[in-house]
Amino acid sequence: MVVYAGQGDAARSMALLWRAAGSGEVRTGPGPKPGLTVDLIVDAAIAVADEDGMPGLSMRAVGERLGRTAMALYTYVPSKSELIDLMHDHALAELPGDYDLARGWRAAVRAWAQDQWEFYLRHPWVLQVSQARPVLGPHEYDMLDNLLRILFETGLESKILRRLVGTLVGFVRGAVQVVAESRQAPDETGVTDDEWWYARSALLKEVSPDFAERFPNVVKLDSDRAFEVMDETVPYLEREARETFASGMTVILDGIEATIERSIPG
Amino acid sequence: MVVYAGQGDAARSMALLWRAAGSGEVRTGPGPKPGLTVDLIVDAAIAVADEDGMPGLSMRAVGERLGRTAMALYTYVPSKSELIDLMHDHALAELPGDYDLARGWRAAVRAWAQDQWEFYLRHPWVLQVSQARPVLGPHEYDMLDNLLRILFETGLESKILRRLVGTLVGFVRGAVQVVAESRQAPDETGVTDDEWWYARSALLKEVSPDFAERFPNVVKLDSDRAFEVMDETVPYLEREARETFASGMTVILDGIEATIERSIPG
DNA sequence: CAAGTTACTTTATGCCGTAAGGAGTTGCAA
DNA sequence: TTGCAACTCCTTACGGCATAAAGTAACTTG
Repeated sequence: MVVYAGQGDAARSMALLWRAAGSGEVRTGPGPKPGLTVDLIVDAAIAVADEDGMPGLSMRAVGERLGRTAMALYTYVPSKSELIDLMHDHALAELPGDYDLARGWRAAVRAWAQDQWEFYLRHPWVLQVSQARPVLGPHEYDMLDNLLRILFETGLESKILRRLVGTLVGFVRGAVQVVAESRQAPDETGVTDDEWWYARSALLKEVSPDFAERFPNVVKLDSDRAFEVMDETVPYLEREARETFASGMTVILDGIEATIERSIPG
Repeated sequence: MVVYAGQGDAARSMALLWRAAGSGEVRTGPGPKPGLTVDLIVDAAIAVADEDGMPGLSMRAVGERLGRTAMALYTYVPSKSELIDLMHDHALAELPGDYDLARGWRAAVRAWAQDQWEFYLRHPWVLQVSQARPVLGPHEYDMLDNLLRILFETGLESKILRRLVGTLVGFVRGAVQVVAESRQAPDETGVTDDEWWYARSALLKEVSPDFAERFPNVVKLDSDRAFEVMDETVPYLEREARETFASGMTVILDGIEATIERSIPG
């Protein structure tokens, strides 16, 4: 299920997102000294999500990691939904921003995509945060600004660039999702990829004896694979996805080049 | 959160997926006549998911729609997870398969992508079913076989085709996800897109006075938009996503063409 | 030192998937 | 015809979830 951003009080949410990290958290009034900070909670929540995935991210789990109950967090954060916004933007801060344009936009876009790929594998739960309602945090804008700086080098007009951003982000997310999910799956289901594929493919023959006649093109594709050299150090699915990503990037970059040539003829 | 397929008994799961629909459901032994069928339950579950999205899909809700309790469903279906597998494959049966190759693979891929787009918008919850562990149902293979039939027309070798399938599926899913989520968001959060954007963009100025200096490329992109003609009959975000999809497809098709020319020089 | 403010806890509500066990219905063998 | 086994469907219960409401204790200020 997709998690939606910022359902709560928009003002409070934006204030939390854009607060200068670490500052403005000094308190003076009466009452007991706060034992936690928003940053502490966000860090703990990210640690929980990195380890146990989005399904493991409960207010109880985050509280427990900090030696508190779930309810204690509500002093600092309006709701779980807002906490996820903060986690998302905080994680995005990891992404580098200094892409070298000296070797052209093609190399820079490749580097950007590679960094995205690695980022999503470090924090797979980010893929579960909906893109329809962007968090609008500072680091999300950083990422967008960095990509745009590269893309303006193509000389294409803004209207086209805006779509290109969507295409690139969508493609990277789609490609990495397969790997992220296949890594998460064993933990969350208790079945390894190997066990799963073995059980399924054996059953497939039993349950569908006319497979070859019914799906001739699938069979044609599969039969060619038998002759490929198998490197089993990296699981098949993951290697396949990695290659899909690499060649998909080439396809897209070639497509962008074609767009440029079309828009600036000669 | 992503839902994983087939955690339960693989044999039972595959048997349910590949059972000839409507047949083999006649019972003879002792015991009361079954009041439901697997098909009835799957249809009801799809109806619930179409209306209320994945978060609204509970065993209680599906049972209620059929005038039963949640537990009654467990007579027919091993678990919610298996039910989702069945829903997924059953929904995929809607997709057409007779793509005309007379006008070339380019037009056929475009038609395929368009059908996928519409399918996902009819059943947005399908986007929440993990791709890492395919359901391996008959209609999933139908879809794959149909796409492969088109792609074999390119004359590219199997290894490349397999990656192309991943690229295309990933791209379509990524692109449509934005629209699907933006349509679901108002129902699930109680806030319309307009309200949401208005509140956020107003706050953005307040909370980040140095926006223009900090994100020059974002501002450059946005300023060009002011001169575009606004057609407000279709919400901005959705129209933008639609255009991103269309131009992304062109980019990918051009990229495939470049791959073909490179592999068959001259 | 009392009052007010705040951090944090306990308790409770209403969701969820599903395990366990019981009630009622039916077909078949004795 | 009777009794049993098989079967559908129900009620109840458990442990999980987010979070509302209310209570407790720590602290500053008057």
